Amino acid sequence: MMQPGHGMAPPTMGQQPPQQYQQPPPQQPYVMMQPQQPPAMWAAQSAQPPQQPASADEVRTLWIGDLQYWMDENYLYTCFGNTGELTSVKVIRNKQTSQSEGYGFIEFNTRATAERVLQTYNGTIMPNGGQNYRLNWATFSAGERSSRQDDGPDHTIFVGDLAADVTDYLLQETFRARYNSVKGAKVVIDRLTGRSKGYGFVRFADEGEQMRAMTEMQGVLCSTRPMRIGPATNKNPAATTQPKGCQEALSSRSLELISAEMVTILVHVLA
DNA sequence: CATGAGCGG
Repeated sequence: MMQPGHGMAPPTMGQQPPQQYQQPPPQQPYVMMQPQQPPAMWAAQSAQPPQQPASADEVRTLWIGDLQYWMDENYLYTCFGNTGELTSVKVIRNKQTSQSEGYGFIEFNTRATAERVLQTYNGTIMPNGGQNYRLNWATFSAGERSSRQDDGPDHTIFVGDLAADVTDYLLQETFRARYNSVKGAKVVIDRLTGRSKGYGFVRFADEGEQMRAMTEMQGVLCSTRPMRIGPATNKNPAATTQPKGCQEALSSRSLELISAEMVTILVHVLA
């Protein structure tokens, strides 16, 4: 539902937002923005809904992330109200502190409008924010998050020392120029400031290209700075085979410190 | 220097 008036005063931290959104947006302040570049989404999974949920006939809600703390429902209404088909906006907040969790949902009259907004806004700059919109189809709370991975496992590298102006798109294209299996790139954004944290991730479909890039791209310029490449800690363990059963579990790293006594107990239990 | 935001009602 639309709930104006929940706007929080921005926290007292160095950077104040240039404006608060306590008033409904003016009549026609914003024009539909044309993308300056192809959508700078993480992954190519932006344009498609994850999967048609069994029950719903059409998904008309978008998930929006990378919100700064002061970006409330009124702000979202200001951003998307000009479509004339915005039916609800919501910012998810912490129940105790009421502080924004940095994401929300925007729902439209029709799926077509939602799709148009996704295609048109994604990767373009947010008003007053400085960072790009990060939009995707909303999923249902049941949340089978893992089935989102389209085609096989990801091979991801960490990229540090990024200049402040490096975007998802630039990072992606810097690698795509040399490696055609690049699936996407993501620059990590600081929620407090909306600015780059100076590091990010690049995903490859091909493991060989990932490994080549680890050495070949070391020190290569992206924007104005040489990149530092490192291995990415695996956030997606589903891509690799997981240990199953007792034998593998006992040899896995988490159980290496198991004591002799515990092994004895285990043996008794299993006997 | 540094290892991602992560789906409500």
